[in-house]
Formats: sequence, structure tokens, C-alpha cells
Amino acid sequence: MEEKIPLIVILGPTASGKTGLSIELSAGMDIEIISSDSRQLYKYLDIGTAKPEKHELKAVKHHFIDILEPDEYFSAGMFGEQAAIKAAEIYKSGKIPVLVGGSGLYVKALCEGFFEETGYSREEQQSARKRVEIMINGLGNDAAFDELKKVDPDSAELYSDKNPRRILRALEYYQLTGKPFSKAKQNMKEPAVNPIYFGIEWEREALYKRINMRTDLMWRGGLVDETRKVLGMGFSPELNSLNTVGYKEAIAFINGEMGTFEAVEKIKQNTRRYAKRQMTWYRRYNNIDWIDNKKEKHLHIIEKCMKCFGL
RNA sequence: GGUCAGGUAGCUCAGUUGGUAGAGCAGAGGACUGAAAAUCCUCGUGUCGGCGGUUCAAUUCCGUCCCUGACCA
Repeated sequence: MEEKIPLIVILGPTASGKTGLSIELSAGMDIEIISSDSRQLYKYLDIGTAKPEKHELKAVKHHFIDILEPDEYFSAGMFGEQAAIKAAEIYKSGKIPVLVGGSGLYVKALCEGFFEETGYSREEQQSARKRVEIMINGLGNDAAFDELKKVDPDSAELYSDKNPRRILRALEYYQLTGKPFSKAKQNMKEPAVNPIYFGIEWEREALYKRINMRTDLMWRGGLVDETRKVLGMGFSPELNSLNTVGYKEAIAFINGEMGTFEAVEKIKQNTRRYAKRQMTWYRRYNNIDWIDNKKEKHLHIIEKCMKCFGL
């Protein structure tokens, strides 16, 4: 059994100041940042994803930012595997890896580990997904759910809200392997890292104010132009990468479906909702060290990590 | 000052032929192991503008006052 890699994890809802804090950490520690943000992966999507500024990217080495074209496939599982390798490399080079980003599932994939998904290629998985998608579109969601009840009752019970995405994923897995998805999930991989969690805490109202302000800045800062540019490069507005708060509304604005005011308000609202979902996700953890956003956060983190990791 | 139209949930409004009311949005809570900034589920009591009157019973009818808007002077 190999020694686990220490990993500092910075959590917090969107607009809580994770980027800034992670940069501050570099003042007291030799770090590299692993971004766990499912949208900052993509090139050209800078303004709408609140990607770190150029000087910030320069100040500290960042990973998993700008590594994909907007039409490339990526997944939480791929992130888990690749980020574990990256964290090991960073640690071996004598630095501390810091995980920063809002995609809860990505954090989970790395820090808690996913199950071993082997025995088929990415292409096979993609075509199975397409097949099941067509099946669901034809028969309807209820029929798909009934099918899931038959082949994988445990998953069906867990997904009793009949979430089509979940049903699709479970059926897709069954198609590929002939085994129930719920069984597969029991086959956990050991996580490669030893995470220590920090969260940035905000009063709801104050955070919402920040979100509203940030949205205005994004809009004035050229979000629409950025969206136009990406679409102009030939990328489809249907892409997952563009099914993102900010870009969705900018596309609707470009298509004339929304006015400026409506688009901006919608972005603010959807961002608030996103932040709320993130906070719900974080409540599953009971080992997050929540830090008030006004304190000298980085000093607290550095001190605690020195103790925990014996640095 | 006069006429008309309104004043019902945080907002926009519906409704009760008199038996104390309900939608949308906002908001809140939750789920979620390879699309996760995605996807999905649940949640509506409020002096029905104030005060009087009629009535067994008024948010509903009547009177009056206050407020808002439009028009006329």
C-alpha cells in the first residue's frame, strides 16, 4: 500500500472567493493548484466561468484549466483518475497539491474515489448511452424507470424521483456490463489522496449580493462577445460546455429570445440557485473546516496544514 | 376637486353567485458515483387596505375614509 498524498481542498459556493484564497496560500506554502471545476476545463470560456486571471495563473501553477476544446468529452471519473496522478506528481516534486473548485462530484471522485469502471472502451460507453437515450425518448421516462426496476431495483429505489439522467446512467451501465449499477458502486476504489477540507463561509444574503455584482461585471466585461466568439468558431450552442449558467442566457440574448435586463437577471438567479445546490452538496460532509470569509483565512489554513501534514 | 379602475402571499395576479382563499414567479429544503455551472424531487395562513353597517356568517354586498393609477377640470 502506497502512502497517501496530502491534499488541501478549498470548497465553497460559486463567487465565494476560492480562487483568491488559493493564490494567497502560495505566500506561505509551495503549492500547485488542481482545479476541480467542470467548466474551467474549457478553452475560450473565460469570463462566464470566472476563470482565474492571467496573472493568477502565472503566479501559481494551475492544472485542469484550458485543457479541452468546448466540444470535447470529459467526466468526473476521468477527472478523478487524472487528478490523482497529477496530485502525486506535485507531491513528488516537493510541493503541496491544493484542490480548488466548485464541482462537488469532481471533488468526490478524487477525494473519496469512484468504483472501478473497466471492461469497455469510451466509445462503447458513448454508443450505449446513445442507444439508451433513443430507447427512453421512444418509450418515455416512466417505461425506462419500470425497466430499471426490473434490472436494478436498488438503483430504482434510490432514483425514485425518476430523474431521467440517473435512469439513463444506470441503464447504460447495465447494457454495457449486464450488471446492476448499484452493485458496481459497492466496488470502491481506495482514494489516492488524504484530503483536508476547508470551506469559505458566507451569509446567504452577502453571497447573493456578490453574485449579483459579479454578474454585472461579467456582462459588462464582454460575456456576450465571448459567447459570440465561441459560437463563431463553429461550436454548437447545444454543447454541454455551453449548457452553463451565463452562456445559456447569453445565447438566448444573441438569438433575440431575451433582452439585456432579462438575461442578466436570469444569470443572477441561476447562479444563486447553483450556489444553493453547492451548499446542499457540502452539507453531506461533516469534516469541513468552515472559515469566515472576513478572517485571515490563508494563515489559518497554513497553520493547520503544518500541523496535520507535519510540513 | 370630479369621474372611472384598482388595493388579496416578497412580486404579478386569479378567485370566492356571502361559509375566512390559490396560481405563476421570487424564495426555501432536499437528492444525486463517469453530462454535475448538469439533471431531478418537495414546500403557499396571508389582519383578502382601515373603520363602520346589513347578515347566523363579510375578503365577497352597502357606506365611509385612506392609498395607487388613468382621465377630466
